[in-house]
Amino acid sequence: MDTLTGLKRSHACGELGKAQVGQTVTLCGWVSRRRDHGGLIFVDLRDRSGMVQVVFNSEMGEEQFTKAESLRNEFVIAVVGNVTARSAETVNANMATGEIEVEVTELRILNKAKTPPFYIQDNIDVDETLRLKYRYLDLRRPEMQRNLMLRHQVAKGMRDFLDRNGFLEIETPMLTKSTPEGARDYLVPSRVNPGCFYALPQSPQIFKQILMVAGYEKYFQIVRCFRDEDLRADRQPEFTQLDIEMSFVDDEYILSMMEEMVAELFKNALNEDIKTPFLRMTWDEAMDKYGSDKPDLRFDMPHINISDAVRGSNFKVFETVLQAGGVVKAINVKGYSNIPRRELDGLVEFVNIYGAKGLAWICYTEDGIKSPIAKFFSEEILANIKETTQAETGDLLLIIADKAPVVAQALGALRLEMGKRRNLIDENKLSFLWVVDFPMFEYDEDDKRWVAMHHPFTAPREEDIELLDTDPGKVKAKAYDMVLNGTEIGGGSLRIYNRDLQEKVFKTIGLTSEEAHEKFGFMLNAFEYGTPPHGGLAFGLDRLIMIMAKRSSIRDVIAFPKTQSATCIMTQAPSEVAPKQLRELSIKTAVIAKK
RNA sequence: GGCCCGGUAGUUUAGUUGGUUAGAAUGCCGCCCUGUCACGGCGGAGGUCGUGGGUUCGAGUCCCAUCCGGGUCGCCA
Repeated sequence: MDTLTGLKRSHACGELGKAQVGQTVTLCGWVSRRRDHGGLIFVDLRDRSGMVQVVFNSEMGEEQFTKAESLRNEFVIAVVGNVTARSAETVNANMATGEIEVEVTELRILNKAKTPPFYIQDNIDVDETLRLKYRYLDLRRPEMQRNLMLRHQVAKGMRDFLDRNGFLEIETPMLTKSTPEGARDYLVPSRVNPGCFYALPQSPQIFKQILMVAGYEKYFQIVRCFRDEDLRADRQPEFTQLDIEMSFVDDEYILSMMEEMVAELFKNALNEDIKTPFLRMTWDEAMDKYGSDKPDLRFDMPHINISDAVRGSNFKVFETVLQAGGVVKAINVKGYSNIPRRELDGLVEFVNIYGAKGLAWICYTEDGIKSPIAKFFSEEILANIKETTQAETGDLLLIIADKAPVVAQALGALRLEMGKRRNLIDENKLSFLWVVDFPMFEYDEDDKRWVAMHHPFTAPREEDIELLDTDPGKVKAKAYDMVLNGTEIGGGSLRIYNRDLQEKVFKTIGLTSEEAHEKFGFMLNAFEYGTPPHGGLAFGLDRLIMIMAKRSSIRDVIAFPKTQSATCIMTQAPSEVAPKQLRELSIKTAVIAKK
């Protein structure tokens, strides 16, 4: 094995080009591929900047060439050589550095490598478990390196933008207080306080508001947050958030500044021109037209309320729903009246998952209407449906009748599904949207109480404050979500900065005065010492990068993610700990993990 | 917690009604090769079919349980 002693890396592999022809260079990297032609060996040498072909010729001397023959994939080497232009017929147009190659005069093998379990290249087709077990190899792949470099670039862009606009990056505690509302906390036992636990933060929400009380005016932090809930493709137990809070601003100021920041990030990282201001939609409209508080507007296919059109028919299902105060809504899948019957059956099962009990359909074919429910409708009702939905020959109507929230959820999911199946989603489109005027509360049927939809520090609209006592469901909040391509990438609100109003909201969500003081007393106290009007928001960095990198899982933009069961395959975390550790933490009853 | 999909050489996989020695590609190893770039040619090694149990003369295949991974509903203020 050789050492690097006496050698100094002069260039990165990917930066070589015609400009360096004639120069002697020293390169370091990994053997990506070797092509041994007997007296001539080609090696694709890779570092994080890219790849370049280096050539070993038997004329270089027996000792050196024998060494070159021993090279295998992923060996770590250093080479000294001359950059030469390739002849026209040997140029590789598929390679960024394909116009040149490096004729090696000296090879040093810095380290050998076992044969990796999968190729270190893009577009591999291997089980993700294997990728996670050998994450250091997976992360060596160019596409993963691009993702993490993009992530760095975006995070730096955020810092640059916010710094330029007068924001201060301030850290908040990782070991903090468990709070009742919201997601499950990750708990950390306190050794010096037996029986007591810290919680890892779900977000720095309260601390950033306290920083506003403390007079820092503009704060941000790129910060890890923790939620002990089940995982998804876009949900990890620990995730990164760009957390922002500012004082003496209204919501218009916040929204336009954030648009400016996001547009700058996309311009700098992807050279995408984002049009501002973003489209805005109230929560009511989003739910009514798309059945979602984060509608994907890359395609339309809105929900159409046909309740009035079908009222008074002989179809019992619709009539029962309408009499119970429900709604009948449809989506028009243009040009798909020839949908196979089997697919329709599948769609019924699909909407069942989202709580809809059934799915009706009308096909407008060349031979007239085909629908199992048409027989229940008069000519007039059929005409009403057609007019309301603007259905034309060739169209397919998919109809769900139920309570409004069920219709929204099921038909909203169905809209997305049909958008995908009918290929209506332009993957290159970037569809930004603000959803505004969220309801302040939603009713929790299980707990029989109102819960904050955003969080309980969100300010209600002034005109709705009196409804807090009488009709909490009608109170709208000064809250806003930024939506990109159907994914919520950020959300925030103006906050309550008045102690009495804050207590009132706590009361509405069923916190007694005592509980509120036990949990948030420090905050209520702080609010009495001169709290500025303030507000802010938080961006999900992982999700944002996922979309920018055109990936479908945030695991691809996180260096060391966890599996769906919240474990790390590489380190085997979480793991059992020694009884001594538990004793020190005063944890007496340890659950014996099943083998 | 529910539903759905998957687990067969290092890797990606085929495997029919349950029937001879589980097949392929790629990778790996050896030999040959001076213009390849998914180099090529010849040869070779490589399999607890996720795990445990059951049915059967016989199980990769059927049944039960279980583990692991993924998607999703619930959950995620």
